[in-house]
Amino acid sequence: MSKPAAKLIDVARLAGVCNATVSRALAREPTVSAEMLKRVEAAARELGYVPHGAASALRARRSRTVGAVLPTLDNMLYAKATHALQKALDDSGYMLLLACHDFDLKNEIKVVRSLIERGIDGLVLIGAEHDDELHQMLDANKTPYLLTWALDGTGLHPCVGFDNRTAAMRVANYLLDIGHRDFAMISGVIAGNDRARKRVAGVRDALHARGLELPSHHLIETPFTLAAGREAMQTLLTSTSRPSAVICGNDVMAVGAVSECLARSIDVPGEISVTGFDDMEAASILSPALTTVRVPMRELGYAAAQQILAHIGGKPAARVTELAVDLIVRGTTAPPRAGRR
Amino acid sequence: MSKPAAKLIDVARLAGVCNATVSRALAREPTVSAEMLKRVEAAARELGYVPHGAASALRARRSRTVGAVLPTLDNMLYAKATHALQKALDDSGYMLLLACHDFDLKNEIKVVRSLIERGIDGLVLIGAEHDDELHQMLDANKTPYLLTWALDGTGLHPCVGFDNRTAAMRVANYLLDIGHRDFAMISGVIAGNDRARKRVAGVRDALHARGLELPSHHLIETPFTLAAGREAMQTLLTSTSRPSAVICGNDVMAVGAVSECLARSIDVPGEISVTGFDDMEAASILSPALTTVRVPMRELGYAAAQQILAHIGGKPAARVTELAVDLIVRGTTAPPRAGRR
DNA sequence: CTGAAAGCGCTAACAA
DNA sequence: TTGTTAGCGCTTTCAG
Repeated sequence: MSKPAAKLIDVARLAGVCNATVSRALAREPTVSAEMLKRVEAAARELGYVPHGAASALRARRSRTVGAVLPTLDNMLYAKATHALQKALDDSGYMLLLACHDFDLKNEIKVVRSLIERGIDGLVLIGAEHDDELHQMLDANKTPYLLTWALDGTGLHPCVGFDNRTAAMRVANYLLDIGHRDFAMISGVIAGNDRARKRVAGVRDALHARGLELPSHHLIETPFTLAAGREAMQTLLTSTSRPSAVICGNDVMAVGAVSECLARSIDVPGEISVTGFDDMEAASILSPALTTVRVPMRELGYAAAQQILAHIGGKPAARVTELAVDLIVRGTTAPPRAGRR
Repeated sequence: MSKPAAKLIDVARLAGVCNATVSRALAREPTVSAEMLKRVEAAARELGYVPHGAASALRARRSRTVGAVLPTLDNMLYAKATHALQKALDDSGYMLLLACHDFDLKNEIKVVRSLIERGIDGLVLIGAEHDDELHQMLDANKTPYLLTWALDGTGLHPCVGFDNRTAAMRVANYLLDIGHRDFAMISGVIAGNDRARKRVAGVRDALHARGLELPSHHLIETPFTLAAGREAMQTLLTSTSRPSAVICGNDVMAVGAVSECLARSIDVPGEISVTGFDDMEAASILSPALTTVRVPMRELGYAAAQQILAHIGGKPAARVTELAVDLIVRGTTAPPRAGRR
């Protein structure tokens, strides 16, 4: 019961052929005859043979593994997109080697080094902003990679994502159009997060275009969590000049912000309008339902898988895939109260 | 600019030593002199050397990679526990190879095969119920593994988790103690999910102990999603005999269930009490805050990492780690209305 | 403390 | 269509 795991050569012996034939058969190469294939498969099954990936990777220079580096898994949006990525990779026989950098771009370098060391065939990164050293390392190791959740401004790297700035402008313009003039924004931490920064920039630009400003005390930068969103709203509500519209950097924060209003019996959207970003499941189900920007996370994960696999396979592939985002107007926004503009 | 990535032998040549010395130095073996170590590290840095994991794994029979199989990443609880697992592994120089079986235990076998093939040193599984073939495969390949989120009833396998049945009994007993007699349960899909099944069993047992039953039309089995929780509550509310207390299989469903009540202006907990399970962040922040069972997901992930690493290292380790769970009474539960018992 | 040398299990030329 | 054979890059005895 304690014999070592079967190797390819054991399968070959049992099938009465040479190792190369087994290798070819198991790789389903068309040069192997049908009868041979059956014999080899029977032998492999009988021995419970599981290929030794490391040996295969060493020789074939291919691991059928793709790496992904996220800021964190502890966030529904990334978890969901990662799930889609994982499924799409799985469908193509690839596995996902996962790492998190915890919103620290220097840490990302170390993490990517570990990933390269483990022998990934390709890498999926989040956001367009990364340390130069990271790009150098990836280039030196000729590891194909893909930026996601944003569009690469430099045009140097393949990417699949959407325009965070334009999306944020859409939100701001909608609120402006229904009459809001007093804005606040609850943003995630901007350092090392180009998506967050672009969203703030989009809001600022939209306001400027109408001759308005986002006062600095109305821009709160805080972690991307429910609790932080709730606290930020508390700060805004207790400040002297209360805004009529609060744009949140993502849905998690927006749900926190809305719950703070509800707990204080402040009517949303009657007294204050709140918007989110991403359109997670809860956004449409909680009451009031959240006005937000729908980001196609599933499509993003799926497109990322297709694109990185195309690069790995040396197949032609779009360098830039821009996904459409939509403003979803639901129950947390309304025109400001008469006399409040 | 297109030279191949540096190998160990290149580092050796640059440092003027042999490959074995570099290998030892980089592995920080104590037999290497300090001066030698410095020289080797300088050479490695200069060349931007990244070890070739596949070669190392092939020779050393160790990949410094741990696999994990989840039902899905598309669920805050698993995502959070996985995050903790990933961080703890990272601290010990291990990476996480991730896969999902999508609540299909037959699929789990395939997925684990891929994981073994990729060369994992150990495996973390969710739940205590798995296909026999899975165990056989793992044993044949001598891959250490660990069951999590539940306790292994057979005592055959190492596990770190908690007693789902007892936890569910606690919830039911609390509701019984404050006077409820008309119960309903919104459970996740039970097939292939021992955690869900044990939670239902716990509720049933607690009711039986007081001479009560869970009527079959008051047990709704549905996916573990917000939307499903909401729909299930809708079904319960429109049925002829409305329960006074609804026990949900997890917090996500409970939040959905509560939001359905709120949308119908049914007071929670005044008209109906609702409980969750897991204590995710939103449970304490939304209004009304959810009465639930706190499951220590961080500790679970962390303990899982420690325990699987101990097994891998052949170190002594607890075979069974039982974590404590707590009933957290918050705003969604109250005694039933007078005359309703 | 350091060097020499033998593979780990597999794939892909090249031969037959 | 199948067999023979030479490594992939690293670790680890075994010598020195």
